[in-house]
Amino acid sequence: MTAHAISIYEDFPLTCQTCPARHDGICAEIDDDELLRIGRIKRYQKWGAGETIAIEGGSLPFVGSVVKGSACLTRSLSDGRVQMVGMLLPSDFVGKPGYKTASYEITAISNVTFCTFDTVSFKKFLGSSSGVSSRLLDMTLNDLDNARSWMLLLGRKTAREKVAHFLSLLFQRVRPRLSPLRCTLPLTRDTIATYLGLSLETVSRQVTALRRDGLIRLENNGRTMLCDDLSALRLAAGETTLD
Amino acid sequence: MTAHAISIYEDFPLTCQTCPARHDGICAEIDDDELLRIGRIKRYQKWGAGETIAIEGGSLPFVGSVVKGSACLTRSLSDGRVQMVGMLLPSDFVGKPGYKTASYEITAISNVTFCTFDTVSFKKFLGSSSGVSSRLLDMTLNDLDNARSWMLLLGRKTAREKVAHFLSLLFQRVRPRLSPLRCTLPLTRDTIATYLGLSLETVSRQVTALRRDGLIRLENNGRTMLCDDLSALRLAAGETTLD
DNA sequence: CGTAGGATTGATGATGTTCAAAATTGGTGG
DNA sequence: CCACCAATTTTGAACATCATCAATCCTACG
Repeated sequence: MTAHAISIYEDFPLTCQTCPARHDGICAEIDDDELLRIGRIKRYQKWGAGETIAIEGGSLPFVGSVVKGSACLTRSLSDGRVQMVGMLLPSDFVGKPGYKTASYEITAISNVTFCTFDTVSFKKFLGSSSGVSSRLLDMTLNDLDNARSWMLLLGRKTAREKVAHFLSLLFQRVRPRLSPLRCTLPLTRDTIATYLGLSLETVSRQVTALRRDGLIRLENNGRTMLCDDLSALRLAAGETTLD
Repeated sequence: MTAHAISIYEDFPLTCQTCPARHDGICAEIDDDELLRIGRIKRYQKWGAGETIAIEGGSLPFVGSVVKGSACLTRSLSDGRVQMVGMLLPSDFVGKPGYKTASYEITAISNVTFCTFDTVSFKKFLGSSSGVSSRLLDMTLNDLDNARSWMLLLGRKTAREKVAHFLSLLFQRVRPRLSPLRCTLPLTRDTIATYLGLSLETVSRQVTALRRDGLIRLENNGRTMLCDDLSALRLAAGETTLD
């Protein structure tokens, strides 16, 4: 969101063999031979925190996976209202093979590295690799399920439930170490609000309310969250199924 | 939503050659040879209006496309709040190849016919048909884009904008004949409300307001809508891009 | 020590929900 | 043909929730 972002911030050795997404992303199901083939058409690209990677309806000449860092997807109305519609974490894929236009704005949250492919070459590659295409379909269907779960949150949950839901997702990503679960937010209140379809003040108030009710504790000026009882938090989020 | 639905309501001759979804759905990109192959594993299944096809987290042993009629996808909270998360129209696909569990409730809106495949056999078939799998990926990515557009609507649009958006989508599906555009709703106010994340009373009030403002006209006890100026309606919906 | 960015808190008002009642329509049977 | 019934829609009034505007607090950092 801030200006003065940088395009190249760091160099580190990165190959398909050392890729953090090797066993989670689109390459999860393929063997070393195929990895070699896809490796020949990849190209790493980096963006600095806050930089805009693509704008809604603008050019997006590549598809690719996040290797390191995170980014967010947003859609907006002409008067400035913004809704986050997705978050990209390591191994997540973005873009439409064969198309060169972005459906939403893509912004780097932190410094981020993508493993990218020319959108047309990648579509061609898909035709020759049932491993990658079946995995990509699977991942996309999961994204669709997640988007639809978020629709339930946006359309029907209360502010309190929304914030509790967001936090419980956060804690579930932390390795389930001994409690308390501890998590330092990479996002500001404003970004969380954009994600949850709320105002930043409402997010702040609900965080305070959850703290008052003993469901979470805060540290570090409200940027680090602690949770002693995740199931209680999930209950406050209106969650029923254990996914 | 009503009881007393029927499972078999009508028989009509249906083959891949006469299939209404032949050139829109997952078979759009394949030739007659491949059509023959996929035709061997298909099985038509029918449900009556209002019938439940699958429940959230329940068994869904098939994947498939709508051939005729329509169905809706919903997710709900334990206290009864419901959010529609998608609508299935002819040529739309549902289900996850290789998996047998539904992520949401699937309900027939009207009498509906699906062209179904055993979820495991279909996954196998995908591996042997790059035409179907590339088309299915494309369709799923479009579904994902649509779901994310709907997230913007649910999270940020006002009730008036939501209803105007819904109606303009409706009118855009009608063949752009001479105005006025005319459309008879297959949905009740209650269903529309479930779709838009509103109460049915608010939907009714906003429809009235749009009529009062001359953006639409009503017939047939509010179940048939007329529109003289689609672009005005789209403006009221907060739409900017022409998609 | 001062400043800037982010977070919190307070007061007020707009928007949409809820509960309740009345109006409209299509279908059914006398 | 008409009266009645059920389902749906519309309308009204009171209320709850969340957004907005504004001020203040906190912390990291120069």
